[in-house]
Amino acid sequence: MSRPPGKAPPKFRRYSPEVRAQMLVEAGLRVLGRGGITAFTIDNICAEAAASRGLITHHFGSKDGLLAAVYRAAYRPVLDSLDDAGTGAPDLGELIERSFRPDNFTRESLNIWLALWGEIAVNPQLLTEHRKLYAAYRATMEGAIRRAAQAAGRRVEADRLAVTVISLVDGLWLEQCIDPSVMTPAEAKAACLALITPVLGPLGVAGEGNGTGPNS
Amino acid sequence: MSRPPGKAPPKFRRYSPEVRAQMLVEAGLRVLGRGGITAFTIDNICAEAAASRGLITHHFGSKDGLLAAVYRAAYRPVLDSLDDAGTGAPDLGELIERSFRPDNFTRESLNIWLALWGEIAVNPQLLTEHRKLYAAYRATMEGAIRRAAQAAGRRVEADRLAVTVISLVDGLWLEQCIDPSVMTPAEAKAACLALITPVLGPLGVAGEGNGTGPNS
DNA sequence: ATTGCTATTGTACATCCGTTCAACAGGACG
DNA sequence: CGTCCTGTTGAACGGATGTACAATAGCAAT
Repeated sequence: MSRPPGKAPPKFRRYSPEVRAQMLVEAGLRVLGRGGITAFTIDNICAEAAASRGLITHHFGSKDGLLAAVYRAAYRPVLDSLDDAGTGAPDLGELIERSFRPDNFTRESLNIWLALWGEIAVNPQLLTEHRKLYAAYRATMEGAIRRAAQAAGRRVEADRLAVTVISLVDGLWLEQCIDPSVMTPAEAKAACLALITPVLGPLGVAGEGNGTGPNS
Repeated sequence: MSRPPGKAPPKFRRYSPEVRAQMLVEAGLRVLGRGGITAFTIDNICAEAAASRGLITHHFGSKDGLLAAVYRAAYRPVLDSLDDAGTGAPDLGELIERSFRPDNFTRESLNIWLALWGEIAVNPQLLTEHRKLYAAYRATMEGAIRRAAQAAGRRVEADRLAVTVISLVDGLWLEQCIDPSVMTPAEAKAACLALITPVLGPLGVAGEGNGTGPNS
């Protein structure tokens, strides 16, 4: 018996646990990006992943288990951007360049991080994960700042300055994601550099003369 | 019949609509601060306000109506801090001083703002409100920066710098609220000033070294 | 006191939530 | 062809959620 032409519903698809887990994590990420933590429900996620309702419990134990996995998945790209595979630690200009890539400046990523930060307050395990990422971010930034200061022949408190620069980058990201009409990612980067260069001297950033005019 | 001594439940309390509305808004604020948007439910809010389940619908039409009111209530203190009653516009040092007051640096206020920012994505009306506040904030900051630059005899792009300084302040606030172990509010203020002074010159900020002012 | 107005209450209801679980389907191996 | 094994399904359940609504209780005016 041939299948009716209009409908071809493959009701049963079998994947390896790793593949299926990743499918669910990515679906969770999309759902979170679209509607925030309120939309992060079993029904929404499973519909997004084209899976049945029982699968999240089966693969992650509970919805919170999936959320923890989503958390780690959201962190990975950030961690990956912190070190170049093989070529060593990125310098400050490169670090800032990456931070202001337009793909990060989306409403989706804002929704994801608002939800995850909100969960930190409830789930202490996530706070631990957050600290791991933050420590890595801070150490990388501190090293980059130290090298930049040395190259410019300046003395700075690299450890404190690292925290400040991270806050500045995140703050610019936050404001721009909440209301994109405030500025473009390129303007945000220029604004960031405008505050850093008086302290560290000019950085060799590609496309630096974007908003500030050709010469002084 | 005299009331039993152990229990005195006044089941029926009557308030004017304005008073009751404010009670519900404040209860909503507390609930939001305690558990984020997930805890913002009819049952939680009414229990917190010691009111019955029907009251939110009666006074605000729906739960979203209450959330909009909560939104406005959360904005008011920020707006109030932007101008001194009678004495004119605050200067830059005063503005920064207020931004880093420890009462703002709490998990509760973080939860509130994470929830509200998340709602902006869904409710366009809230985006309009947000822009009103941001415009006021930005204008005040721009004026303060322009006066500070003039006093220091420096030339700056006050409009762009205002956006940057706001982002820096908010970024420091965000990082510190997510994980208070990163720094204290006083350190956050110092870090903020460390990035601003190279551009604008030293600001006459009261309590720059954590002195609360002379005795009297 | 009586009446009218309205803030308030608590139940009812339809929907949605997360989790459990028995049954099922597709390979792998003999 | 038969038999495990395991990923998958979808119904079922108890509980929570937002709203509607009829009944109730205080308060002011008469």
